[in-house]
Amino acid sequence: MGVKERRTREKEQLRRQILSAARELFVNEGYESVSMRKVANKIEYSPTTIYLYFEDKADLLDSVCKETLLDLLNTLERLKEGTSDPVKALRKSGRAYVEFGLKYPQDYKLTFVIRPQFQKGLGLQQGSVGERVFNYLRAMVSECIRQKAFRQVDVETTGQALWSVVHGVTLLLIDFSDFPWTEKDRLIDMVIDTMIDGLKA
Amino acid sequence: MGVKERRTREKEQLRRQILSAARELFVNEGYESVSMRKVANKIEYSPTTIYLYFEDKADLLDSVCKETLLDLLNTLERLKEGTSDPVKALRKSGRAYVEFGLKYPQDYKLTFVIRPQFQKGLGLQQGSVGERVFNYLRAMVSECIRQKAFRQVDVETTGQALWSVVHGVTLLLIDFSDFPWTEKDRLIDMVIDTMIDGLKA
DNA sequence: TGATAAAATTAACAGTGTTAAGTTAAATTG
DNA sequence: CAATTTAACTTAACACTGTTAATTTTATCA
Repeated sequence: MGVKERRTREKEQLRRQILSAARELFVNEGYESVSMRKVANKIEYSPTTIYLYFEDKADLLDSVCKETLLDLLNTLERLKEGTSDPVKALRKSGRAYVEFGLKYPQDYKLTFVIRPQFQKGLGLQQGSVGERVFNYLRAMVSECIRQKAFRQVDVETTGQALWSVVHGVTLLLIDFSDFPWTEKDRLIDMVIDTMIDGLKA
Repeated sequence: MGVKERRTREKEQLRRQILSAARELFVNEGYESVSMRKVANKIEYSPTTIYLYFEDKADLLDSVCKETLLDLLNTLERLKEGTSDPVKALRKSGRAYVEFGLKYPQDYKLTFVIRPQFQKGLGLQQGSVGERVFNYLRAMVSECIRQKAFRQVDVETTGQALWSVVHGVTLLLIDFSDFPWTEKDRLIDMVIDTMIDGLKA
């Protein structure tokens, strides 16, 4: 029964081809400017073939974004090892989050701005990658409180607040690239450090 | 010479009609889903007439957003009167900013997310409404420092950091409306208050 | 009234996401 | 090996899109 396995492998391969073509186009030309025909051309298949692998254009975007989230999660979790001070770890994670967004600005926007626009109702379903990212953040906050580095704040609200601020600075830096920002790193540090300062015991 | 004046008045009127039709459609159906033909239908003119009043679709969006910014500026400046404590004033303004965004979520997104995507190079040009909004914020921060309520932070960076956090929480609440947020006001207050706490002398 | 200028329209182009029907290629069965 | 079933893929079509150029209608002035 090796035939079926090869077929599934081949299907999987084409799926990935479509995905990577779509990501490249989405990132370089913007979701709205990319047509199914463009994606199809890039992989040298007919446009309708894509519909055998993905429900529609939004589903294609969805799959691209899930990959991005996984990438982000890996980036963050790799930091975990090697930092024992929970406050320092939180600070580092915050920076890493923003830097991830600035390193792949279009992927970040696709995932955190465009996707929710086209894919309503993705409110952190159980087991989703998004949930795992937020769990990671929550755990860090918890640890800061447990070790009494932070005062007795609500973990949930604090986590959400921290997400808000890193999301905000990331998006502004991406979207208003012509704004006369002060030195980028200075701004990012200020946002993160000021929040952390405000949370300290 | 009353004829020409009437004509300009009439042109102005049609321009406003187009603008308000466009805003309504943009807000209800999203920028990308609105076609020039839909706007034209709404005002009962042919699609191409719009091009006599606006350069293209992006210009139409641009004009809608400028109105929104003016509206935001008015909302904020109305707060100025009636609060002498600069820290309280800043807190109130922050809240007002977020509330404005949540009250007109689609208008906010058009202005602060969609517009920069289609209208590159709007980095706070001299005299723009955007500049006036940011000047307002800068002045408040300045006052907090002058009265020694804040420590000696850099005004520019601090202003930008504050903008980042209110922008972030506003957008997250809009875009991820299905996320299991803690009580909305609690989150907004936490973001703003924590930042302000972190800035205090 | 007739010329002039302004405003609005029609028709067209090359493109869009998506569906239904049709075709080709591969695997399975008798 | 040949016939049949199944999977993979393509073609053609629908009702749209933003925008331009050419044209017609409408209003103003001499």
